[in-house]
Amino acid sequence: MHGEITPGAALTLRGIGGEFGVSMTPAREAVRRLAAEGALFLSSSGRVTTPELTNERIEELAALRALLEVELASRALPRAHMALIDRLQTINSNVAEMVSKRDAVGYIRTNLEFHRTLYLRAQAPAMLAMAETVWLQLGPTMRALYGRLRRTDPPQNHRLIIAALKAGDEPGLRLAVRSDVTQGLRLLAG
Amino acid sequence: MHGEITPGAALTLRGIGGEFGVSMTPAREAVRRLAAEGALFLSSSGRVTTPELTNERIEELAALRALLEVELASRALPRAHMALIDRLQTINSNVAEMVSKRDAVGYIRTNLEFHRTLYLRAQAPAMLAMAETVWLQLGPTMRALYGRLRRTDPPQNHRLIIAALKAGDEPGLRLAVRSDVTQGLRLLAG
DNA sequence: CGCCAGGTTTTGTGATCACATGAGCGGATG
DNA sequence: CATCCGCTCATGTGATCACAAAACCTGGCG
Repeated sequence: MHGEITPGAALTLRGIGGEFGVSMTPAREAVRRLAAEGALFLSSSGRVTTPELTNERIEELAALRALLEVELASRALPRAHMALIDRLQTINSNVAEMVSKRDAVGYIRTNLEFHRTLYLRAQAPAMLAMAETVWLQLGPTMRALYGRLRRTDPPQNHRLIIAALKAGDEPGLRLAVRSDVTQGLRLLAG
Repeated sequence: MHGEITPGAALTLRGIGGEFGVSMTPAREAVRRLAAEGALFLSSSGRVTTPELTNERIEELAALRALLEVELASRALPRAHMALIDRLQTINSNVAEMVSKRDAVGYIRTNLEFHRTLYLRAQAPAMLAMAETVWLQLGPTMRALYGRLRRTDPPQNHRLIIAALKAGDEPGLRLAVRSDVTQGLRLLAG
């Protein structure tokens, strides 16, 4: 999810097992679970790799993020009190720090933490789980994307999100979330 | 997914394996995969049951269906030619037959076939996969719902969907899909 | 009659093994 | 020098086993 593995990387059950000090059996179960969520790709012969997404697939997953996360943000809005907004601002400064350090994995991790913190307030666990499934599918690709990105400016859309939360501005919030979610991925697909 | 198993039913790995003539290992993998998708519930001790959904969870999953399936239908609309509409009408008559026979499992199966046939035209595999994950989570509960339902009238919303497809009426299609998806589940939650 | 404690049985977990399959590499040939 | 064939090794699959924990059933006690 955090982009620690590059797209198309090959994994082996014995390798995963060895890495975590267990046998093939638990490794297999974990791989099957992740494959069920689309986070790993199982070739017809059972070989395991991280997925290499086509542009169409990336656009589709971006549309899914927009659909799900706009709804989650919208549901979180009436429950977003000051304590939450403060936490979001703290996380956002961490995001900015990761951007300035050009730490791609750290950026993805803190960025997703920002979103998750907001969406947790939506009290919609199934919807949040689906959003996280999409993040999981995009993980390796996002890393490849932000790796080639030459940005050092802090995330502008996050500030728009926070402003909309403070103002209780639902249309503004929906727009800001949609922009934040789609903008980065449009670049790669383009 | 088709509601063949009632909510809260207990499953055992050895039982599943025996049922399909395999050992525990493949049964475990299948169970773990289904649990990852939320179709099965793993207790803290590893016991496997079908989930018993709370009303809040049912409403949330209904909202997810609405969100995803309205989008899928909308994307399918421009590609929906006459051959597809004919197929949908054929399937819909099967749905009506299942309703009149009070065959709950058959109704769920043909109803989902109706939706899947339409959504396949959207050319959005990831989105369709998510919708099917929701169906999977709702399977046992839908059976319990339609079992207590005393309906013998054919599905009205399906006819609205077909009419909107014929007319190329996107707002009407969105509304019809949303109604079709949410109406049944509102009953149970209410 | 209800409730609790004992033991027995069921059940999931993780490891290991034999086997089949496919990938990757090396060498031979045109 | 490129291409193709064959072999070897790595890899996933499914079965089986020993073990631990939890569930269930049974009998006894209040």
